[in-house]
Amino acid sequence: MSATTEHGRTRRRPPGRPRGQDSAIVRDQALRTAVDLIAHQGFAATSMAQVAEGAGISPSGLAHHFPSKRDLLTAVLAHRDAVDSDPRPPEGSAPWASFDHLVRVAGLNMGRRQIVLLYVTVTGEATQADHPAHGWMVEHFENVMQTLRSGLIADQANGDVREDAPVESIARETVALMDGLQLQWLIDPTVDMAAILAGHVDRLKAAWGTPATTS
Amino acid sequence: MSATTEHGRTRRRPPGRPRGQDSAIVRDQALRTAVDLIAHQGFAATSMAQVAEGAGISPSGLAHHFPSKRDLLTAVLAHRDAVDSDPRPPEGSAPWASFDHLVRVAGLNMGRRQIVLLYVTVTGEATQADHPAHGWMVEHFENVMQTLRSGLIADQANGDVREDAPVESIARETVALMDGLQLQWLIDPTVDMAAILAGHVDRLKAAWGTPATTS
DNA sequence: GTCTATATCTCGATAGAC
DNA sequence: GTCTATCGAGATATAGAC
Repeated sequence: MSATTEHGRTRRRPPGRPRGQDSAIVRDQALRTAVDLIAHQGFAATSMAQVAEGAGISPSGLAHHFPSKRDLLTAVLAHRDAVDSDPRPPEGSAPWASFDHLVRVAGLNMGRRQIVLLYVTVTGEATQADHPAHGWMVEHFENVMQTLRSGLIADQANGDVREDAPVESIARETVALMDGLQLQWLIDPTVDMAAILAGHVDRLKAAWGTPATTS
Repeated sequence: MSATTEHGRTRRRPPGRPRGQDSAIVRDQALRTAVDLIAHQGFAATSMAQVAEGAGISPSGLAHHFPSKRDLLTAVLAHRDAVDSDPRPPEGSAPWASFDHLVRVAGLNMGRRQIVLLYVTVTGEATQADHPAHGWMVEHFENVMQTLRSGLIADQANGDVREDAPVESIARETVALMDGLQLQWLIDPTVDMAAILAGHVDRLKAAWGTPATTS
């Protein structure tokens, strides 16, 4: 209220925006820096000052784009999900499609250490309910589990997977295997995540696939 | 040298130690507090002041027992290893003994959330080479892997496991599965780690056990 | 929209009294 | 062996200049 500005504000919107970088670029650079630092040090050990320095701006400049550290984490996780959402297998495709897809993702991940590092680091500290990334973590697992579950159930409906296959356990252990492999791969890059996961999926097919469609 | 105390030091070793708590008790209490806090918050997010407060002493009192934060972490990890070293399976026992043992440990772990929490939290942040617990983590995986490897090789020598079984991959994926299951169990206690791991081991036996000894 | 400056707090570690 | 006192560094966050 009381917008009685005495002299009519001569400087109103400089036309053309000379070389402003538009703030979207600066924000993106800060985000990339945050991804890198949180991946390597974890969320708790990463400071806003470090991110600001890495992005080439001041802590206050960073605070303009991300008012709190938690806001920054939220953006980082959203970024990860966007990158990680690989070409999804088409609906109603071959049997075990969602499992084969996971093997493919494991192979991709062996070429992008930072994404794996970020995932392992954040999930390791977000198991507690009061961690700022806990909600994201729960949702992430629910999404992955649902994908595998529904894939298996569809395969059962098509007669490609035995009806007595323990859908929940199979999905659960496959997700667990992939997570554990990432942990080991980080400290020993010679671990072939894709090959080991592929072997596991092959064994699943042999155990629960119907004889007609087992390759 | 030069033990020329002027007046013969009347107070020399009070007999009986009235109620000193002997420092070992205080140290142990601080250690337990540290285990709990690091398990829940991670090492980076846990402060010496928090540990001191939880143990009922001042930060300086804590510093007497653990001069640096890293010393505290070392003691915490040693404590975990001591607790986690469960009844080892006797040498030269039944086939797949080391794998069955792992299933048993998984069942035990479902009754001690704190140990699992500590393990997952620390391994999550110790993947980087410069983390104070990185050396411990590498050694831990090497120990577990070696146990499973040597168990499988002994089984092969006894004719209980097929000669063409991929020892390294089998050991690797079993460890990975157990680690991943702990992560999921922490955010969803209904996950039956022991049952899923047992199903995995059964499938391993069916795939790589020799026909004669496959149950 | 980014800056300088500051407020308020907590960190790990050390020195010295008792 | 535990305390009080204090150090220097670095944390998040806010206020206001330009």
